[in-house]
Amino acid sequence: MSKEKSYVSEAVMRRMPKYYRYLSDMEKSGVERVSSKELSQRMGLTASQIRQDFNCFGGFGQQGYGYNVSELRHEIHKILGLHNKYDIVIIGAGNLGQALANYTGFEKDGFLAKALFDINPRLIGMSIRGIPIYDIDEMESFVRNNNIHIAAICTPKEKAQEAAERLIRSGVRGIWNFAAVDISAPNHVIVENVHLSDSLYTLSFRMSDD
Amino acid sequence: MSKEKSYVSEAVMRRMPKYYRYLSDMEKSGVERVSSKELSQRMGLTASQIRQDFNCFGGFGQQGYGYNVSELRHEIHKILGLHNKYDIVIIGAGNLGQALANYTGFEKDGFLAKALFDINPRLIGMSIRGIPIYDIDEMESFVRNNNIHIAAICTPKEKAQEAAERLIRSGVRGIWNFAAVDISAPNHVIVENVHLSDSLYTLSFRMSDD
DNA sequence: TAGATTGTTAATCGATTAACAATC
DNA sequence: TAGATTGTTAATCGATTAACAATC
Repeated sequence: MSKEKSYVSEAVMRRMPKYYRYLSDMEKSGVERVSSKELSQRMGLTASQIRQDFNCFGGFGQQGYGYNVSELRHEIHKILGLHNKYDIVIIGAGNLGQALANYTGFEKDGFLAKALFDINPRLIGMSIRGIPIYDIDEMESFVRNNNIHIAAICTPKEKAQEAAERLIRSGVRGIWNFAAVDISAPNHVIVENVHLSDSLYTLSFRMSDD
Repeated sequence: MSKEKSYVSEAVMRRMPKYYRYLSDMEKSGVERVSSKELSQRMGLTASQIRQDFNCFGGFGQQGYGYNVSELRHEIHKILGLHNKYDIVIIGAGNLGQALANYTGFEKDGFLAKALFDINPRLIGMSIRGIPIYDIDEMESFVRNNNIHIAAICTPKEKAQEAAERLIRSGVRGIWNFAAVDISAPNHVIVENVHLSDSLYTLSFRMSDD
């Protein structure tokens, strides 16, 4: 049923989590089938775009019927790679690092925080929701020994690039970057940025836009 | 010097904070001038795109010379509306709400957290970095009386839309939404989303993409 | 079957890149 | 002045939308 995933544009990719959200909600509220038209109305997209998007990955629908919600949700779950389990470390146990560690919502999707790392001696030795905070000196061996896939970088921006390089050398393949810098990494390593200040600036821009 | 800001595409808008970041760094490290070519190399864009982007807002450069870093940074500062001061409330004093309140970095840009609101009686009455946590029942009057511009929504997703509606009725004009739902709002209200789970799903997608 | 809705091709629109005249 | 680099127009590329034959 599902084509090989050849090339998927950034634009399409960024919409997939949104589809997943809407379909999950619909499944939860017992909706069985949905047409591209109805989904387009719910999500504020065009039906055409929705059909194009899904057809990047194969034909999930049925002419005259539409899409089965559970089935489609499941397909997108697979597309997003959420059938995999990911072990995560959090670098920087400040406000944001701790908030991520405390948040339990990502676990149901298979993202498991295994440790935090910090330089602050007052934090080292503590733990958050059972997740230990270690000295940053132990970061590389921990990542290596525990086969960690993803690192969330929550350090000050000055430390982010160096941390990234050490993590990558230790085998990390994905970086979830919360520091306000662009991290450079080799092609086989995926960097996903959450630039909170960029986001806030954008809000400011649009609020003062008139 | 600077044109009226007529229409700026989403794509251009999303690049402005990045320009601002790079130019701020360059100014701090004493770089005086920069050409679109050099900036393009630093930022990983094309020189052409950079010139097009800036020309949405007016001619900031000089033929044969390039751009003056401080001046350009200052222009983008204005474009982003960062000369304004914004008073913020944070709705939901959980992990994320507390992390935002604790973070001091946004204050230098003029974003000032004035209060948090929660339903949890154990949190109400406490304060974070001097920022009080109030009962959510007081949210509307506080927003009205203190002329609050922006609300950061850090509630569970089930509560986000209702909170948004109450905030908007009370005069909020910008919503920084951290809940994993799309909030609907009238046109005059700007909604900026930070969908952390979407971001993580995207990372997963790209890591499993081969 | 007739109606509905997909999958897919073609048309349109918008964003990026290239080119170059203007000018510092 | 000559060289450099902008601002801006034209060309290209890619993404979105429209249209429709295929088919459930």
